[in-house]
Amino acid sequence: MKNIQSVPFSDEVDLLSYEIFSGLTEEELDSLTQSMSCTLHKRGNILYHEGSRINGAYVVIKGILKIYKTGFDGKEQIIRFAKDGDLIGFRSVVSDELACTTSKVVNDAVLCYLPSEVLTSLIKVNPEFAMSLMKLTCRELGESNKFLTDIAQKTVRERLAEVLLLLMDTFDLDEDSTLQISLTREELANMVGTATESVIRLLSEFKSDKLIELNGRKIKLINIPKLIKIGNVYI
Amino acid sequence: MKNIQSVPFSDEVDLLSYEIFSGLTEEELDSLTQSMSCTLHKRGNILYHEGSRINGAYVVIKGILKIYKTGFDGKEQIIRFAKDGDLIGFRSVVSDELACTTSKVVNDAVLCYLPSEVLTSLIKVNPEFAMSLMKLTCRELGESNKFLTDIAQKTVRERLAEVLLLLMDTFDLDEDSTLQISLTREELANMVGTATESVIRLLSEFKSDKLIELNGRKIKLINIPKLIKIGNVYI
DNA sequence: ATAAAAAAGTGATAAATGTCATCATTTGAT
DNA sequence: ATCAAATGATGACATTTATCACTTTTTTAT
Repeated sequence: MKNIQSVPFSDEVDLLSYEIFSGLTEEELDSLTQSMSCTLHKRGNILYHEGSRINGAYVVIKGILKIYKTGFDGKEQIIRFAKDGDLIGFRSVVSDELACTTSKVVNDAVLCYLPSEVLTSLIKVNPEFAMSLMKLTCRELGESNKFLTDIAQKTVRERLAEVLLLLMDTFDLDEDSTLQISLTREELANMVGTATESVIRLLSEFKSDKLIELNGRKIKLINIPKLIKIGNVYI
Repeated sequence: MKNIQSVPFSDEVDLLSYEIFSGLTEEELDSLTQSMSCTLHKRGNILYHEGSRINGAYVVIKGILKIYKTGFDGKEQIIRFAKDGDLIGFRSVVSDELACTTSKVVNDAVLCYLPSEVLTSLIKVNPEFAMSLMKLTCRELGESNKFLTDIAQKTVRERLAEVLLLLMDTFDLDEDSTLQISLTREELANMVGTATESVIRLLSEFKSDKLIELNGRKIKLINIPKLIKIGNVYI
């Protein structure tokens, strides 16, 4: 199965348009562009597995990936999704540890690979770049702690409402108020941290309560204020 | 109530002995030492509240602090403990966000305050220092994601066993195999993410199963391999 | 040293959530 | 276009965990 392809004209990818690289000088950007290689990855492709050593990070140019951990009994816990502009695998590169998550393509994706040495040397010569990566990681840490608290304290119902709103923030709604990402019920369950059946039942409940409409994997949010209330989501 | 005191001879605190500062030059260390102020904080003292703006970070010289978030219903979720050599509040300083946790003194502590400007300017001039802080944050992120998965997937029983082992790793056991930190049942519950009563019942159960011995807040671990098995803790 | 407050412990019960079995429906590969 | 595999849906039931009400014990402040 050919599920990885080199992207033609990969040097046409303009890193400057991504916020994370805005601190780099023109020469630094050039050298980074030279050393990176961009590839197209099909749905289902795994970039790296939890526990494996990775020698570089990826920038997402296009598509969606899910980043998850696998529990001791084999169940996935989705940590986050990555979309265009996001950096993947960066944590392991910096901490010099094995990957602590698995990254899997959910929507066909174009990814540019950035070798560790190049990244770390940029961090060492460009403090502004270092600072912006540090900010990124610190924000992510804040979110992770927030979600940790929610999983520990909120009910499944609250968490499901919250996850729907989170998906709205990350992937936006289309003109029809429908979430621009389609996940299986199992994937939703693996975000919420619950059983698939529980998600199915709660989605039906939200539907009969006129909070959402369901059409296969498409979810339309029709009463967002109520979802916010149910999820106890505060800004 | 006088629960904060300036520490005499605060310039005798030798930052060099802390790993995080090992990347600094002698001059940088000197200037950092000049600008810092060390104080003694009594049990119960709060360094900063979730949501407040902080203008610097603290290094823990001595003592123990708990770092926690407060859920929407007022229940605490302990994110981590900080002990000597740890940095507190650093995440908010770097990400330039309001504090996302509250820090409270659990065991009387000596803390040195490092103003934001000094820290950020050091990050900008010393890439090695920047890199070591980034490593720190990335490791913390890895741990947070790990714990997130555990809370989402493990039972309360498994998590309690895991937390006891975590406390062992962080604070060590004394000659008598007793945990060198004493927490209330409620605090344990706020780590595990459960109700206080559940922790009380499970501790009694662990005790009758001869895994631990209890003496007030002192917990002695007498069958660690079994605790590892119960907690499904793999290295 | 003593009283008040906080924490620990216990039982009864309710509520939330997971599990299992089964069948319908959709998806994806050939 | 067809068929196997994956996903979705639903009911019955078991299990886990939270909640409440109360008593005992320990800690803390004066």
